[in-house]
Amino acid sequence: MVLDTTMNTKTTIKDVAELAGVSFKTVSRVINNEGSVRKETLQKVNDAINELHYQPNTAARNLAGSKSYSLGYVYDNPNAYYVLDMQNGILAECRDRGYELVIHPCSANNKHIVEELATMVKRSQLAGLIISPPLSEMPEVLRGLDEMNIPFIRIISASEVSQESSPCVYINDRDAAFDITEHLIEQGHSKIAFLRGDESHRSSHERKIGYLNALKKHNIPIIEDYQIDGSYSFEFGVQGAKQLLSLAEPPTGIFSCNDEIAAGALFAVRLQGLNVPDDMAIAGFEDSPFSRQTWPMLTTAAQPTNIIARKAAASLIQHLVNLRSPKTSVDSIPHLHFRPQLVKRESTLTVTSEQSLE
Amino acid sequence: MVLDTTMNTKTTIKDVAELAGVSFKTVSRVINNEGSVRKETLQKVNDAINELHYQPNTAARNLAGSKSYSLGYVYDNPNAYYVLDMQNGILAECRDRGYELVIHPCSANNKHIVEELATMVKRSQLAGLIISPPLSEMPEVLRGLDEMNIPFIRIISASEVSQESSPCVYINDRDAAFDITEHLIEQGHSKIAFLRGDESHRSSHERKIGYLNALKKHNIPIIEDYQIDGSYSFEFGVQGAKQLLSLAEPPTGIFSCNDEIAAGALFAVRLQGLNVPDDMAIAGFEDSPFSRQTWPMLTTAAQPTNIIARKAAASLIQHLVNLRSPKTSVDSIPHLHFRPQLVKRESTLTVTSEQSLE
DNA sequence: TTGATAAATGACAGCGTTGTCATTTATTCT
DNA sequence: AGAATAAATGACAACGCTGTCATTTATCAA
Repeated sequence: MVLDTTMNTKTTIKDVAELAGVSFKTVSRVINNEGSVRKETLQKVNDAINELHYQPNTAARNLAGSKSYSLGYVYDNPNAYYVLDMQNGILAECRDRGYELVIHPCSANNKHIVEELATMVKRSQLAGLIISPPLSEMPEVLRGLDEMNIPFIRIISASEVSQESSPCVYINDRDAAFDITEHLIEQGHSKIAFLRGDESHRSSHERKIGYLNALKKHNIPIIEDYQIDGSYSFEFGVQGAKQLLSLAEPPTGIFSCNDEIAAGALFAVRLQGLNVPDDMAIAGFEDSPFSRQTWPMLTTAAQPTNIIARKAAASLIQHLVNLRSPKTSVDSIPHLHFRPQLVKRESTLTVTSEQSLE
Repeated sequence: MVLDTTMNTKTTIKDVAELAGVSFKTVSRVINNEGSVRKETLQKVNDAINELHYQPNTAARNLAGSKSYSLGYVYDNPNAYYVLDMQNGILAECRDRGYELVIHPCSANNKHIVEELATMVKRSQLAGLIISPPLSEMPEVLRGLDEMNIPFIRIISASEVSQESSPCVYINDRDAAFDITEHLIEQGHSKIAFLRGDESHRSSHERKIGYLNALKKHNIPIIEDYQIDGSYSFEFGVQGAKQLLSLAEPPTGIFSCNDEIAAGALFAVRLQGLNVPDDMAIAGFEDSPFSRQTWPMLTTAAQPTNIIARKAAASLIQHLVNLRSPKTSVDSIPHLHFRPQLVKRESTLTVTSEQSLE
C-alpha cells in the first residue's frame, strides 16, 4: 500500500481555515455562500480550498444543519431507458447544486410502500423525494407522504394542472397522443387501432383519451375492436397486432401506447408479409431507442425525459428552499408542463407524403 | 399541512435508549451487533426499536465511526439494461447490509476521471467503489485509485485470474464466446463471421479470442473478411451484416458481440429476404431483452448481471471488513468468476437440429 | 474626531452516532 | 464466602460541519 497522496488525506474545514488564516466558521460561510465575507478573505479561503482539494463532507453537513443535501429518487421500473434517463437528469441537477442522490427502486404492489419510503427518508435524512409513474400516481403514496410531511415532487400524466396541493411535473400525454392520431389521420387513415399499455399507468389512460379525441374531432367512428388493452411490452405489441390483423376488417394504422409495443406490432405486421407504412402505418410513443431500432423507424412522440427529470429536481430543490423561508407565500408551489413532441418517421409516412418529413 | 405522525418525528438512538431503560451506548451495541449485551437487555432494546420505528442515521454513523456505510457505483456504459441490472443487484445487497449507494455515471474520456472519483469519495465519505466496464478496465483508473488508497472492486472481462492485486469479478467472456461459436459449428456452419463491439471494452476482445479459439479447435480456416470491428450498437449490426452479405462468399452464420448488434444484423439479413436461421444463423451475447424481442429469438449467452452485481457488492463489503481487521492475512483478496451460459434459441437452431433445444 | 451603526469574523454548542475507557454486575474458582 | 476474573453497561469525547450569539473591525454621520 502506498502512503497518503495529497489528495487522499482527509482534509477538513479546519485545515482550510488554518491555511487561509481564518476561523473555520468563515470557511463555512464561503462554502454556503452566506455572504458577510470580505472579498479579500473570500479569495484567501477559495485559494486554500483549491490548494487542498477540499470537499465538504455531506454527512456532516446533513447532520449538523437543519437542511439536508440528499434527495431520493423513487421508481418502480417500468422501462430501463426511462429510469436511466430520469436518473441521469436528476443526477446532473444534483451535481450542480451539491446534492446527493439516493436511488430507491421499489414495487408498487408492496402493501407497506409508504412505510418503506418513510424508513428510507429517515435513514438517509432525505430532504425530499422525486417520484415517477406509476408510483407517483398512487393516491395512497401521495397521501402517506403528505401525512408524514415528507416533501416530494411527482411526475405525472395529466393534460392540465389539477388542484393538486403538492408540486408536480405534468406530462401532457393526452394532447401528444392527439397529435399522433391526427397525424395518422392526415396520412389518410381512418381505420386506426390503439394498443394500450398498463392501466396502472395513467399515461396509458391519457393517451387513449387523446386518441379518442382525435377520432372524434375528425368524425371518425370509434370501433371497439380496434382498442386493445395490454401492457407496455414488446410481447403485447406482437399479440395485439396479430389480433388486429385477424379482424374481418383490420385497421390500416396502429397507434401503440409506447415504442416497445410499437416495435412488437411492427414485427408482427411485417412477419405477415405486410408493408409498413403502406399496408399498415404504425406509431409509438416515447422516442426511446426502440423507435430507432426498427425498420422502418417509428413515428413517435418525444419526451425529453432527461430534461424533465432535471427540471423536476431543480423544482424540488427550489420548493425545499421555499419551505424553509416562510416569507414566500404558500401559493408558490412549482408546477411544470411538458408536452411530448410528435416525431415523424418512416413507419407512418407514405411515399407520396414524404415531403412532409422535415 | 398535517402535524407529526408517529413515524415522522425524528427518533434518535437516545429515544430508544430511554424507552428501553438503558444507556444509548447499549443501543448502539445492539444496532451494530457488537455482542456483550444480555439476552434480556437485547430484547428490551429491540422492542423499543420496533415500537419507535427507529432507523439509525447513516450520516451520523459515517461521521462518527471509522467505518462508512456508503458505497459508490461508477459506470460509463451505453447499455441501459446492463447498468440497471448492475445497479439493482448492488442495491439489493446494500439494503440487506444496511449500506447506502451513491450512483456515479461518468465519462471514460474525461481526462480527470480519477480526480473526479476521488472528489466523490471524499464528499460522500464512500467506503469503496464498484466499477464496471469499460472504466474498470482502464489502467489509469486502477492505478489512480490504488495510489489514493480507495478500496474498490472491479468487474472485468478475463478468462483467468490475473495477478491483479485488487479484488475483481471476472467474467469469462472468452470461453462463453467459444461455446457460442462451437454451437454454430455444431449446427453445421463453417463460414462464421464475427461482429465486434467497442474495442475499448475488453469483452469485445475476449469474445473475439473465444470465437477464434473455437474455429482453430475445429480446424476451420480463419477469414479476415469475416471479422468486422464496430461498436455495441444496433446500427453497427445492420451495417456489418450488409457488409458481410456483399462479400463474394458470404458467411452462413454471424456471431455478434452482443444482442444489440445481433438484433441489427438480424434485421438487415431479414430485410434482404433471407431466412434466419436457415440462410443465416445469428447469435448474440448478453441475454438482454433485445434477444427476446426479435423473431426468431436470439441464441445468446446469459450473464446473470443482477447476481454478479450483488456478489460484487457483497465481496467489496467483505473486503472492507477484512481491511479493518488486520488479523486476516493479505492473500484473502476476494475473487469471483462467472462464465456466461449458452442460451440456444431459434436464431441458430435449424429445424433438423431442433431436438437439441432443451 | 467620536460615537453610533453595520459588516465581518470568531467562539462554541450541538447534530446522532461510534470509539475508548471506566465502572458496575455476574460468574467462576478455591 | 471471598477473591479473582469475565461480562455487561455507562460516561463522555470526537467526527466535520452548521446555527447562534458574542466580539471585533470597518464605515459613516455629525
